[in-house]
Amino acid sequence: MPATSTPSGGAPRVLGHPSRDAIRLEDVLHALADPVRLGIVLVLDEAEGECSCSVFDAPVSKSTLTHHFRVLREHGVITQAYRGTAKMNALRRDDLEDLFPGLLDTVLTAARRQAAAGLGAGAGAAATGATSRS
Amino acid sequence: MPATSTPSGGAPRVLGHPSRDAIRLEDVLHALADPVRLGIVLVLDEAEGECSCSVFDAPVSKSTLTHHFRVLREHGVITQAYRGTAKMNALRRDDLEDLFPGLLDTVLTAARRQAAAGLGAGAGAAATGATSRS
DNA sequence: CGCGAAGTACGATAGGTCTCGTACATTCGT
DNA sequence: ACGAATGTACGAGACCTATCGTACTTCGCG
Repeated sequence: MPATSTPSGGAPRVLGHPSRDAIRLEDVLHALADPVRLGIVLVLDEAEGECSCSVFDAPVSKSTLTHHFRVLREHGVITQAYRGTAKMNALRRDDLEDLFPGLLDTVLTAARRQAAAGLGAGAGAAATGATSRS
Repeated sequence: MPATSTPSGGAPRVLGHPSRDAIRLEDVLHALADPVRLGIVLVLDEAEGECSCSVFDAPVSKSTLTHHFRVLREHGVITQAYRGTAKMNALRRDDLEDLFPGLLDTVLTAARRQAAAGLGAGAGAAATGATSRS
């Protein structure tokens, strides 16, 4: 895939990620405070690697999903890279762990625990997060 | 303090707090995602007990401060109780720890670390004091 | 009882976020 | 080259949030 030629007027194929130092705790918390995004991060965490944008169970449209991914990326929670028509996502575990030790893990654990507790009514599915909104 | 009597047209002297089961992770995260509130929680954590509403260095007006305290309370992060003209605030450490083990501690540690790393352009939440935790 | 202090309520305002649908761009396979 | 698949951009709309100022209530004190 030699880049035959950069399209003159195409959309930017380059994705901007914040540097490690630019990641703010408030932003990460904010990013994680949304049920949809929390679900995404949950899935990404279990995937432990790359993940396409469209394997999520979120009850939102594609546009909205794109929006959430962007928020996650711009707030330093995930990295994204193009791979053909798909876009691979991955958690920035190293950066996050270095900046806020244990944070991601703790939040994710709490999220799983809450999801499990909230499913007390018998449903057994659901590892994919995305709990319903308030 | 005897509850003299409910004034006919006065503000409710009773403060509603969510029950432990009603506390949602997303809400807590959201509450913590604001710099002002994070600063409040930081101070409250160091106070380890009660704390008046007006000992904060937040660069906001009193009304706004009240608003933030309410958000914190309604999202299950703190408890509030009247004591004369003052209102005492305290973290709901037990409930939070029971629901989301380690979360509060991790977030607070991360906040202190970030504050220490980015000193200079203070975002408002002063609260730079003893770094040692009990 | 009147005054000051602490905090709340309410209204207003500016800005953000979440959601969507539709139109468009880019890549892959045939 | 064409079509399908994946994802983006761009409005637009509804809702929520953060902020403020001012008026008000309640409490403690002299």
